[in-house]
Amino acid sequence: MNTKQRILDEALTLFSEKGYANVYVNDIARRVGIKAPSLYKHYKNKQAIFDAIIAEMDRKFLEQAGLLHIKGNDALEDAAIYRGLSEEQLIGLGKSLFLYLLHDDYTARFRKMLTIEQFRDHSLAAAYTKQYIDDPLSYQGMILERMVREGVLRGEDAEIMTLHFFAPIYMLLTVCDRDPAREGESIRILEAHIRQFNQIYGRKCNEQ
Amino acid sequence: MNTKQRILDEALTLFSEKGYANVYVNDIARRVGIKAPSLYKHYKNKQAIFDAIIAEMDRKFLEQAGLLHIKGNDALEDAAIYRGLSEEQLIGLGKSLFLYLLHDDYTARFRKMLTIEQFRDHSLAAAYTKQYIDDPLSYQGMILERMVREGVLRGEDAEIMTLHFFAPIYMLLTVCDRDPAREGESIRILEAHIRQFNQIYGRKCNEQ
DNA sequence: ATTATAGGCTAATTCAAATTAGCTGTCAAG
DNA sequence: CTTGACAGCTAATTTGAATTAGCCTATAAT
Repeated sequence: MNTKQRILDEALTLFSEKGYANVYVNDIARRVGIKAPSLYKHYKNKQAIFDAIIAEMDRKFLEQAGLLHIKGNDALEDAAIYRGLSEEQLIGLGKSLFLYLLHDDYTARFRKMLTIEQFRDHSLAAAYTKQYIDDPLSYQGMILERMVREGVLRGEDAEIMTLHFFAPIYMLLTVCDRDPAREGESIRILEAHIRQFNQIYGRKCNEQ
Repeated sequence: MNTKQRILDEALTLFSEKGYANVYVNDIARRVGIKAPSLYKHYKNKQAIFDAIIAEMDRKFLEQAGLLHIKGNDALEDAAIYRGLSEEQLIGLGKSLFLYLLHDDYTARFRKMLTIEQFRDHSLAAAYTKQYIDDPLSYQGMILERMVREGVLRGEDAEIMTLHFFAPIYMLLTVCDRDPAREGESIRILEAHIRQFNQIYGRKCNEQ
């Protein structure tokens, strides 16, 4: 990774821990292993570093949305997958979504940074809601809706069903962001949540 | 309200909009209607203002928890209330919780400030989780559990049921904090959520 | 009446963080 | 081999926010 990119990387780490205003160009430079004035060979000023991070985020989000969309569509082609989904697989689906959001390096740092900065700029707030609420809801919704159509789930209202599936995952995520020590507990709750979700919405109760 | 108190009040408003580091003592003073140096007649320094807000928050939270506990216990005395709860009343319960958290002046500003500052100090993170996740879960849990015992709800696992009730409320709350324009939509979703919650967990389907 | 205190002000002062100036070495292109 | 641009450095400079100094007035207590 070249210096220009490393600056973004280290800056993102710092911004996600302390917020833009509490990070000094000095801190960023030190972590990159250069002196503060050298940063200005790569970016016009501190704000430009932040802006570059946002631009990169936008790009990655788009890319990822595209990927999900394609994967989603691909997946939708194969109805058998859905009919065959067991409770354990549903748990796997929720858990992997949760662990991905929690541990993926970029995702986690972006989310924390946006959490801190969201109220200072409406476009950041919008990005947060889109990326961590609306898009996951619509992606999960696509999958669950298909499971309804395949008779795996019985969905009175698929949109609300998706909310019931996703909101607990989201909430546990914010808890773990604040306190990583609660990850174990959260995963146990997550499993219990999905098991009960399956009981409630599952057409056939295929236990043990 | 005296000056000392007004300082806390205006500072909280500003901190909840921009975060501690982006608020200048000047801004606070201007809103109070005095000059910055006069602030120092009331507080040792800027940090002391923040600390006083936190201390006040702790006090109010305790007070409120006490209240809820008492109210909860009082309510628990009267089982008839729970047996008589209709779907509309359950919606009322969720909606009033939601609207209280969203609009109560102190609650909303504290929450936003903690949202911004949570990663800078572990005790703030802990306060957030306690106040906006754990306590509401345990309070709502108390009520829902009672409704299970009174035969209004059938609870496979009351704790997870409470999560299913509360997590969507929490998630919608964060959406509205970011974008107040989504309040109307959120309330509609909230109602649909509780209606479906009642369908799922309600023992008798008392529709029309 | 006197005095102490509380709470305000203006005018410094301090200090730290961002940024700029200007020098240097490296290395690739001509 | 020499030139220019790239990327680093140290040493200023600038800026702006927090805080302190020191003065003033009102008012409440003695």
